Amino acid sequence: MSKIQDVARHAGVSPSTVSNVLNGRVDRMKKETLGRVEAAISLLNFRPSTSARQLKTGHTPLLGLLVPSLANPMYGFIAREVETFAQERYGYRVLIGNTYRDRDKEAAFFGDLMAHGVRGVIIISSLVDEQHFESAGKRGMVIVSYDRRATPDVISQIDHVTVNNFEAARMATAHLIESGHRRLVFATASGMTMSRHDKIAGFLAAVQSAGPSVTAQVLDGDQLLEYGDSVMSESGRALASRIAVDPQRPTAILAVNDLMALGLMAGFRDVGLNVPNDVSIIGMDGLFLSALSNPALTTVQLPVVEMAQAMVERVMSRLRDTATEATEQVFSATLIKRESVAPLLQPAVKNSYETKVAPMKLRKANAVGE
Amino acid sequence: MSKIQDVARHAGVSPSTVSNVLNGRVDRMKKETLGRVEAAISLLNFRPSTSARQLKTGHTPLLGLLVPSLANPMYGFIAREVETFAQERYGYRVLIGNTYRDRDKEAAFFGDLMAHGVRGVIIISSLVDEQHFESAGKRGMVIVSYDRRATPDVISQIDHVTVNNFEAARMATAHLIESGHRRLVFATASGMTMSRHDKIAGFLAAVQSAGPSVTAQVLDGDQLLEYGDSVMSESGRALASRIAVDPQRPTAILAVNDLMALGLMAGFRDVGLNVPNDVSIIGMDGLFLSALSNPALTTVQLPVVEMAQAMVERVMSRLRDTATEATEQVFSATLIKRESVAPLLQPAVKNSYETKVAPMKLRKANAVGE
DNA sequence: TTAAGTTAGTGCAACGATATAGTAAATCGT
DNA sequence: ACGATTTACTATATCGTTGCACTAACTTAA
Repeated sequence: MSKIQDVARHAGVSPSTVSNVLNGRVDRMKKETLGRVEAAISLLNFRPSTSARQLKTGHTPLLGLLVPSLANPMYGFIAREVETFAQERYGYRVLIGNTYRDRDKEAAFFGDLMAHGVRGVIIISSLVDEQHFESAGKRGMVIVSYDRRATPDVISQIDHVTVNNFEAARMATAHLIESGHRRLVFATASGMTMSRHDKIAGFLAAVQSAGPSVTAQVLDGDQLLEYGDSVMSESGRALASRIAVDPQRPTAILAVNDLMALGLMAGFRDVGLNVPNDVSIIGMDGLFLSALSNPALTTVQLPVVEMAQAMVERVMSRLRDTATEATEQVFSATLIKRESVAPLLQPAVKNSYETKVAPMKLRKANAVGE
Repeated sequence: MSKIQDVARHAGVSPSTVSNVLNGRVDRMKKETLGRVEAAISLLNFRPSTSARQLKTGHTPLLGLLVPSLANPMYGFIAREVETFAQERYGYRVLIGNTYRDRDKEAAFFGDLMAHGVRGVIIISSLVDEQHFESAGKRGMVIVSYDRRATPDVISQIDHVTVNNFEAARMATAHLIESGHRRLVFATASGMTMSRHDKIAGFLAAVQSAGPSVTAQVLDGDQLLEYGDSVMSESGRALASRIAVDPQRPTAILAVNDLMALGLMAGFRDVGLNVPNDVSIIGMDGLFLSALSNPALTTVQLPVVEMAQAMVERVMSRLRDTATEATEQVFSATLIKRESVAPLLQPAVKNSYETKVAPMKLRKANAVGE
């Protein structure tokens, strides 16, 4: 690796001048000198060492990205958008860490980021308590959090980019109720997070406003902390078999996310229940996979690309101007109607889950939103 | 951020002694001194700056990970395993980059890695030509490549961790032939990669050894370069509608990967063809999603976790001992039989694709390998 | 003519760690 | 009791940049 000294020698200038070129202070020299320096740089294929630079300036073109698990396609997708945008727009690279929703892992990742001199972090945590982040914020980290609202009455260092989960769930639930469903379930994995809390609130609000004829229940799947999120779907699958044996089982389910919904669908299929004829399901997220399932999943689409870019822009702008205040940016979601919701024509068919081979409807997949 | 000086002052020793503690040279001091230093370190919450360290030593506890796209759940999964293992086993963090299978993006990522002082990289590239990697290898980078064989007759700097793609495809194809299928297709996205080449060879070898009664075809989907891999499934979906209108259409398809297979299934459903009754499909990869599809996808499972760990171990060991030679480590895959393959009982049903609603079989999902 | 200002650079002390060479004190062998 | 060895440290130069302070040469103004 060639260094600034080598370039300086080649161009017949001092290292300071090369440094000036590297840092855009080109008005301090003749055009001709600039030309010689630039030629030497490309001749030697010189790239300044980021560690030396950082040691001097305290900055490094790196962003931290904390996700529960990259094996969850939703987070993989967000991670791709964040990395691509940070790179193309700002020339920043991304240091990534899977936290498995574990506070200690989150804290350890933060410690490493500090040691690496990373000062901007995007976190997808969803743990209710974000005190360990706030304290990092006070130490000079710029933090943007995905899919969490700011805790009310707490002056936060942290920016929030989130989706209106309440409204998203309310909208989906309303669609279920409009389709004639009266016994509803909100299916979630265990472990309360802020976004789940909001989704449940939206779900219950829709139920409430429909009057007493609609009954609702919130059901938790298995604990997921150990394996991260690729097993979210397993949790849904298991939950489906629990739901299926309930004589008063729901006719429609809103799943906390698409993976859970996909798991529920597989689980109902395992026990011979047909989606959507025996039970309707709506997911949340709008994973590209939801368009592929059979039946194609009706879901609430999040504007993931826009949110990812908003997060990067927010980090970068606060990195440039530390003084600005923390903000909260709320995006809204869109209901995509596909095939996993059917209107309830009759009062719930009792014991229909005993039908081993249920009739299946084949429809053209709805191409909206793909 | 406190520095080594602060710790030294608190402990009443010189920075050198603190450095000795940090680097495990604890035999050079009294237990009591060590205790004081350690106390000061934890009191001040001291973490040595990696950039200062790196500047001096030339090393940084960072691994590069180059993937075509994190939006592809397969690469997300691998990335999670790589990151988790590198972190837990070696305390290394991961710098990630999406390359969209673009040579320039790959090269740019490498350049940045060099500038950041990263000396170990895991690449998932699959581009046929890896000259740009070889040259980086000569400049001191330690490179491990996923799912590529070493180019024969070329002395390589690069380690390879790969799966026996030939055998995997051969095995899957043999299963199709044993199930009575005679008109086969290998479905792939356009753009030739080495692993695809091997899979096709394995596919054709199985066809060959079955004698002249079996006919085979290799079909390319759309170009994917632009969007990365989440659209792989879209390519499959489009390919399905092309295949469906062929009067001599295949009764069984081996897809280059699970995403393609999932797309094909959705595509056939769009045009009213039933999987597996009208057409059988096998995927390759063994994504957890393949167990969720309807029908559950028969697929060839790769030992992803083992491969991810092998890659990390390989990088780390060559980072420690640069002298060792490049190796090739070949893993083998396992066929997981689920529901997307049906035996062909009669000579292919002519025009069966005109049946708009085909009967569908519901079976308990096979739980093997999940 | 000369003080002041501008242009086009350069010199050098940091940034925070590391590791080699060095040293002072304690212990040892004979 | 003496040099030799061991123990327990420390002093210092260095890694590759940066950016302020500095200067030398040239231009301008009165």
